[in-house]
Amino acid sequence: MNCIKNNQIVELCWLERPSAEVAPDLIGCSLVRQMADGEIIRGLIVETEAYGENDPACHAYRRRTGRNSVMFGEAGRTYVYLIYGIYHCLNVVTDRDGVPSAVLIRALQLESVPRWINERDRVKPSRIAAGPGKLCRALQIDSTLNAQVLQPGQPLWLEHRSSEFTPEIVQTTRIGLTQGIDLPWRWYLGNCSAVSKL
DNA sequence: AATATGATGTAA
DNA sequence: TACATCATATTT
Repeated sequence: MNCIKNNQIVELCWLERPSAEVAPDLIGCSLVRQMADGEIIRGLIVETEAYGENDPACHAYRRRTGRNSVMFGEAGRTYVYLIYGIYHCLNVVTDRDGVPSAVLIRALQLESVPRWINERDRVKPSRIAAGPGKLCRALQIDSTLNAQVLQPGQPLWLEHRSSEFTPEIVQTTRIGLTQGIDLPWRWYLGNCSAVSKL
C-alpha cells in the first residue's frame, strides 16, 4: 500500500519505520506551525537526530515514565520535553506502536521571521532556529504541544520535500551526549548556515 | 572555557 | 536528598 498521497502532507505511516531511517528522510521536509490565531510559520528541517530502542541516550532507555510515554505509542505524534529546566525540544515519534523511538528536530531554516521575534535581537535570521531549544522558542512550542498528532489543523505538521530536491545530507555522531556517543545518528543539510553546529 | 538556568528522572 | 541531563546565553 502506498502511504503517500498526491498531496505533500506527510502521512503518519511514513514515519512508522526505525528512527534512523526516518531522520535522514526528514532533512529537506518542512515543519509547519499554525498558531491559535491561524498564523502559519514554515521551516525547512536542516538537522535531525535519531533516538531509539536499546539506545542509552534515549529517554525511554530505562523504562516508561510520564515524560517519555508518548514515544512508546504510534508514529506521527510530537514528543516535546523540557531540558535543563529552560528549553523545550521537539521530537517526531517514529516506528511501530510499542517501540520507543523518535527523531529530534535540531534545526530549521525558517521561511519567514515570526512577527514576535524582535528585530533588534540582532541575531542573523538563519540562526533563529539553529538548535533544538532555539527552534522551539522561535515557533512557541512548549509542553502543551506534547503528544499532538502531526496533521493539518493541529498546531504542527510535516510536509514532504519536493521530489526534485535531492539534498546533500551529512551523517555524523550526535551532540551533547555522554552515552551512545558513537552511534552516527545525526544528519544535517550540507552547506547550510542554519544547522546548530557544523 | 566556565557558569547560571531548573523540570524531570535516576541513583544514593 | 543529591545529581545528571538530547541546551543556550552570558560571563570569565
